[in-house]
Amino acid sequence: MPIGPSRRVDNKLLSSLRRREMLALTQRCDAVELVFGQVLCERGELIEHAHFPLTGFISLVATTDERPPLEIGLIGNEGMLGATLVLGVDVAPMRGVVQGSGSALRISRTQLRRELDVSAVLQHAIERYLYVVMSQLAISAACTHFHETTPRLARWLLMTHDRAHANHFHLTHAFLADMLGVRRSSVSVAAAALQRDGLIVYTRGEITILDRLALERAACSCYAAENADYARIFNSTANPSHVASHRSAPARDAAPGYPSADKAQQHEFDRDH
Amino acid sequence: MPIGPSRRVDNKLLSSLRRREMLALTQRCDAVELVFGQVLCERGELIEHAHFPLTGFISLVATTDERPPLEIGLIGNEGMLGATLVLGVDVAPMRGVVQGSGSALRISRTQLRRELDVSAVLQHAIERYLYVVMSQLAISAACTHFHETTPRLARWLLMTHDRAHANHFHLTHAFLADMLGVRRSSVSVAAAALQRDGLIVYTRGEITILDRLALERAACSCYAAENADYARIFNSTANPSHVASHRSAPARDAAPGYPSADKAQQHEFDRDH
DNA sequence: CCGGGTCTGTGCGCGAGCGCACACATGCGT
DNA sequence: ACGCATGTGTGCGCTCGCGCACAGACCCGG
Repeated sequence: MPIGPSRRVDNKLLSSLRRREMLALTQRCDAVELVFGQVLCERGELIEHAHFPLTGFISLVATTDERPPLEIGLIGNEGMLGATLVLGVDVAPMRGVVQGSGSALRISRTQLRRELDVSAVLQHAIERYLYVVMSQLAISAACTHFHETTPRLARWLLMTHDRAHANHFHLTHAFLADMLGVRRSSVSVAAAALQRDGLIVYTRGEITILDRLALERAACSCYAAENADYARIFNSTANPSHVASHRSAPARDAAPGYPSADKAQQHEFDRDH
Repeated sequence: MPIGPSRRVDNKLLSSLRRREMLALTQRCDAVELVFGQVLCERGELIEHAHFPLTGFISLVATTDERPPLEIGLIGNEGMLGATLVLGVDVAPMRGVVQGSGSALRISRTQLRRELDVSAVLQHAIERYLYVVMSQLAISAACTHFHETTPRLARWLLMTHDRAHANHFHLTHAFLADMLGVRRSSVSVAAAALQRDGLIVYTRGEITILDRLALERAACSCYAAENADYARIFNSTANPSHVASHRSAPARDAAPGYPSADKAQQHEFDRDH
């Protein structure tokens, strides 16, 4: 069932469009409920629908061998699943699985393609988002390899926090372990440390963020880097409120990996504890 | 100096174009020599030129903190550096550094943009290649995290072999260590094992591939997966000759990610029992 | 109220890789 | 020829995370 134009659309990618394009697109969308664990697209298989999350959010996971999948990207209402369709390839490059239940708008591949054909604005918006996803992948690859479990966990919680629009969400240690590519008990230890220090509390899968700033300090630099990327491309702030105000200065130091100046602008991120 | 149309162009991305597009493009290219270690683009900085390798090849590396950069993609004459320009973003998402000296064609950002504007064929070719790069990134992320040094080294040598067009090339253990994100002596050990088993020989940075098939067996499945991706998109074989046509055994790793036809949109996710 | 499923804490032995350091080999230049 | 830079082999102590296993805690339903 197509949604009416009156419905409030809270997907940033969509709302960055001009009114005309946005309406044209959303009128071809269905409102759907994403449920935790649902696989929306599978690596190597046809993408049936593109999804624009509203309150739900989606993990991009890499599947290797028989290991549990490793998360390498996270999509909330700042983006979309299926952006690769803009490249003219109909097959998904990796699995997309619902990580937080909630609402989303979805549009069929063919309908989206039609809209892309008539709207260069839409096309460009999606292209830019795709660029951000690529940057995410690159960062995640290095992060996953080099950084330790606790900072990665902190980063992951922050990313989720940004997309859950609530400082309380449901996820078990076992699930986190899969996402981070570590065993469950490693997550238990890391999470216990964060809880001990008062950054979070949790019980049986219900996690609450207590001290977001401290969590940012506990996270590896990749969290800030990723947000800087997003902000650099969409020259507004990356995420709701709390996120790094990080106006991308001369681009050079907005970029991570340049320890130079900037980044001091906000609260200092003295990574390394 | 623009090259004449007579010169043989051995970049597969270019030669997949129709004659007209190819000539239009190559006539705007300079022939340049890539020298080992040269940084062609830097994360967060403007992309001045796109490069189409001929005999040289280029690493995509992710730079984090102060660690040596980690390789997450490799570009030879099957592709190009700067494909992200097709997304309308002028800034590089990661560093591109010459990994094997040799020739390349390069074109300025503005000239390429002009060609993209007039040629949908060109645009689509680059878009498809960009898709392949994304898949590579996803695979590399998981590979880097899960797989051990020796199989990763084997994979890396194969990838280099494919792009070097010679079974002999120059690289030191220290360099390999950076690419793989491990310490130098770990590479020494892994390489010694491969040499002991007669797969390769090396002395002071000169590595020769002796038994390519055995090397493919020693490599992790990611090598085959990556080639399958490339082949799936450009529906020909991924690489020169040797490329794994065997290795297909349980089909599962030949075409990674083609499990069930219609996963339906809600697979249960029986993570941990 | 009890029992079974689920979630988390904890312990133990083990292995891969780290960081460092040093020895040896080979190539190169003056 | 020598000395020095570069490349490779090897060893030692250590940390992180693995794989496994089990115990306690909590939830829910019969």
